Amino acid sequence: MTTTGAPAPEAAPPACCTAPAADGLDDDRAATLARVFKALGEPARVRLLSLVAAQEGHEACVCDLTAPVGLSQPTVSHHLKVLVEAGLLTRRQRGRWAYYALTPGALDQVAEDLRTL
Amino acid sequence: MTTTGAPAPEAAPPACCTAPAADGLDDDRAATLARVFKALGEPARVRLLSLVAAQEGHEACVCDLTAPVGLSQPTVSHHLKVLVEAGLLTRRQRGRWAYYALTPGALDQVAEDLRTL
DNA sequence: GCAACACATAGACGATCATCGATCTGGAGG
DNA sequence: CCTCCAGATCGATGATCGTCTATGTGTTGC
Repeated sequence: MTTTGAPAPEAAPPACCTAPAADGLDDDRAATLARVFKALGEPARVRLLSLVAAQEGHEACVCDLTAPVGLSQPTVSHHLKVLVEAGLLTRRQRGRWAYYALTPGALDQVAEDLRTL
Repeated sequence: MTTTGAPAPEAAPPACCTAPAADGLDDDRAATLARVFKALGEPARVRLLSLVAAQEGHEACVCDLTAPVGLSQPTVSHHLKVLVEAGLLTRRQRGRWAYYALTPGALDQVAEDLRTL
């Protein structure tokens, strides 16, 4: 129970009824999860992930991703990079073409982390 | 397959190998999900949720939430509001004390949405 | 009714983010 | 080797966000 203003030297004000808090996640774990959710916190990136997920083998060529999200090519490239950095997609170059695939288990892991917060 | 530069009046360049894209999520759905993910995209809010989740009955008094995240009281209040607006927490006033609880099923629903992107 | 407490809101400020056009880099075809 | 294509990066710009202090609002105890 925290108090504000000048601290009372006498008895503390009445406490609320809640039992003492358990710890919850530590800072590192919270930061890790938040980083992934931040990557997902933008509609364009959610759409990109769902487009990749909808493809056969959960893999798509970049050229199939740009038009559906209606953004410029550099913007799509930027968003795809954010998703790779968050560990949600992997990137593979085949000749001229770049392919992005769901990182196996990544979304399931995040889902599990959420359910066991 | 999109081309850049001057459009070729002749045959289109060779296509990539990917099958035609399935639709993925529509814009509205992606925006809705992104809104919830954005609420989770900040370590302080993830910690707050986990602190609430760790409490008996998945409910906590605000006064038990401020100290562990190490932010000022108004900042914590702001973050709690964001989580309520995202539908992840509910708020109940009891006299002077405000209690926040996990919205039943909310985290499971988000987890399910993630797994079925 | 007043003072104290718990918490919400307002507004400012610095940091971060999404978007674009311009440009660069690497691969492929001729 | 040159040209074209696919996609990445850079830098600028406007928008959004996290944080704070100051302050407001509602509740409670005296």
